[in-house]
Amino acid sequence: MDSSGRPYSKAFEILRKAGLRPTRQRLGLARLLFENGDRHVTAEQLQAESAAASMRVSLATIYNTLNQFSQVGLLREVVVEPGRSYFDTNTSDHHHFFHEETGLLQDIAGDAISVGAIPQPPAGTTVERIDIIVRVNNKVK
Amino acid sequence: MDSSGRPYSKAFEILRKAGLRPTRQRLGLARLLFENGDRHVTAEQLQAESAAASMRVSLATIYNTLNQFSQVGLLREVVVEPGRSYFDTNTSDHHHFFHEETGLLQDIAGDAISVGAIPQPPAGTTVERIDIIVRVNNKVK
DNA sequence: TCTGTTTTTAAAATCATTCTAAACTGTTGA
DNA sequence: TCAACAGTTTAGAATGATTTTAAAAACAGA
Repeated sequence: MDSSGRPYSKAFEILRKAGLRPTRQRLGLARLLFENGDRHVTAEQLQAESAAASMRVSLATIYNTLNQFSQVGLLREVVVEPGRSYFDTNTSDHHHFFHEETGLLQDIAGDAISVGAIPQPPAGTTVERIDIIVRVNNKVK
Repeated sequence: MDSSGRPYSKAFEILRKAGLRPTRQRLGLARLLFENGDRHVTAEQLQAESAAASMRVSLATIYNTLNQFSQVGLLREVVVEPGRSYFDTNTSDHHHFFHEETGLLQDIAGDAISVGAIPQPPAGTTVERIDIIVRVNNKVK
């Protein structure tokens, strides 16, 4: 971690490596996203956070940025509910618990679930990735 | 299979067992859904099909029916893309290939993927189900 | 058949997300 | 340093899937 005094240097580096212009709003959002460990955020949550940090960023830019970050591999979009997108700052191989009542998403380390035999993908296709979502709730069995 | 002449008897039975009133539109939709093997449909697709079969069913009823059927376990909702819901007539334990370019969803038999060690669910929660989505595309590796 | 409850419906409303076109900012080269 | 252009941000409108509304229609039991 190299945040040697200059608060935006880490975010700046991340953007530079990704080939994205270091604009004011991208730098600010990158800080929120990547300087607090692994996170799962929706666009609305990120907007609330940036407002709380008194950054002026439009919702359109939040969406643009989340999508761009996903495209360059800085984020991973996790689809658990119709009509709401989560973005995960952990892009390494791993899976999720999804708490249906609260909407909470939790990482499961890649090696904590072992997927055995993966069947042959349909002809002409390549496996892009495997998503495993373990849906949990508070019901008594 | 007991479709002894009376075309709606199977659909009627399904609704009766589920405790849902056998209305004209529920019977018609149940026929479309359950008398053609395993299927994955969206609300719009089902609407198009019912129109093609010259049934008069509003889109609101299609949505109501798909949700009710899911609640009573006749259908399983599969979430693969933000902003579009698929309903699967196969409610047994199984998983899916999802073809990102075409939106095509294909079943993977439950025993064709072996999930090894499932980690302990978070305290106070029970595993509701495990969804595995194998995302495939046409890209050359 | 009558009556009360459920269901269906068209239309409006909602919600997350994307688009638009104009204003603004970052970068490059003179 | 500054002009000039491409890339970015923005407010607001637009979109698209889904849900809600409130009223009309259909179903079930007596």
